[in-house]
Amino acid sequence: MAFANPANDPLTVRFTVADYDLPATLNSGQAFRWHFEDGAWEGVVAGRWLQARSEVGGLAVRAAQPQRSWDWLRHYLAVEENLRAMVASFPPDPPLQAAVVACRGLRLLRQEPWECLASFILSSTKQIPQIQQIVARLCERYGEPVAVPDEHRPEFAFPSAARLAACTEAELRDCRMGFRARYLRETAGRVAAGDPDLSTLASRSLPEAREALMSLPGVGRKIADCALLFSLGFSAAFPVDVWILKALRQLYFPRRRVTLRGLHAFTETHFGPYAGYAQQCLFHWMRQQAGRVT
DNA sequence: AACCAGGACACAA
DNA sequence: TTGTGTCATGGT
Repeated sequence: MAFANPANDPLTVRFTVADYDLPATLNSGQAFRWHFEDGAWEGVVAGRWLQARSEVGGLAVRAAQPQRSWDWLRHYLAVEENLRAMVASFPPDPPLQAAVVACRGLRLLRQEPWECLASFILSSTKQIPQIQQIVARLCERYGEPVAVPDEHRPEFAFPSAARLAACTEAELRDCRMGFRARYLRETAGRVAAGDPDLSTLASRSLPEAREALMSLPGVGRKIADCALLFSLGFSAAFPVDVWILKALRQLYFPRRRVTLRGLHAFTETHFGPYAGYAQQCLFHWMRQQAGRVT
């Protein structure tokens, strides 16, 4: 439930929610526009500057302008996601249970499809801090300015597909994205033309939506699954990146040779309808084990 | 100085 | 179908 704070501040919303790990959620490689500053998390969602912090019993989020409804933010943050039900549906295998325990309060964000897809096109063979830098440059140069608090530095929305399609490849390369520039530009053109229409993909079947995404240049199985899971609500999508590849082989197939195709078949049957959440727990857990923040 | 990073793609065998 | 080289860039 959302309600105004005691001061009746129209810029702030509070969500009463148990088990919400804000740092793990905002900084676990799902979204790339959040950063910790002055004791809170700042980011831009759907063209709105936001500042979020954890409080006893929930979250407090401040915007730069009054909001007549906060439903969009509750949806983005997945405040009402039933973590218990998802965890309860998992197979009782030791590795997954260990990962789940270490990821209490981790959520799957519901991002805007275009921003999510474009960001993950930029993610290939890049470390998370570098992805954040590229996305930041892209927004500064080609995104629309958004309202910010007084004295705050300018912030920008994620650029539309049409705007990025209008960029030259050289302009995009100048954002330090290397060979990904051509992929981003061509995919932006397709999306801007409604081929495919990202706004209707969520209502299609998982295989259909995945196939549509994979028809885009620079979008293979992994990046398609990221967009399906982190923005389109396909909770069964299971992105297999290098970390998950290592984890699955080590935890479930020690000293056996398994192809990527074989691993996909395994994940589709083993983890159940919320496989994507299992994946995010394993990913976060592996990175915790590695003791890195990258 | 090699090696790797939330991969995709063309091309070989 | 499955394996290898290539593609930029920045960090260990």
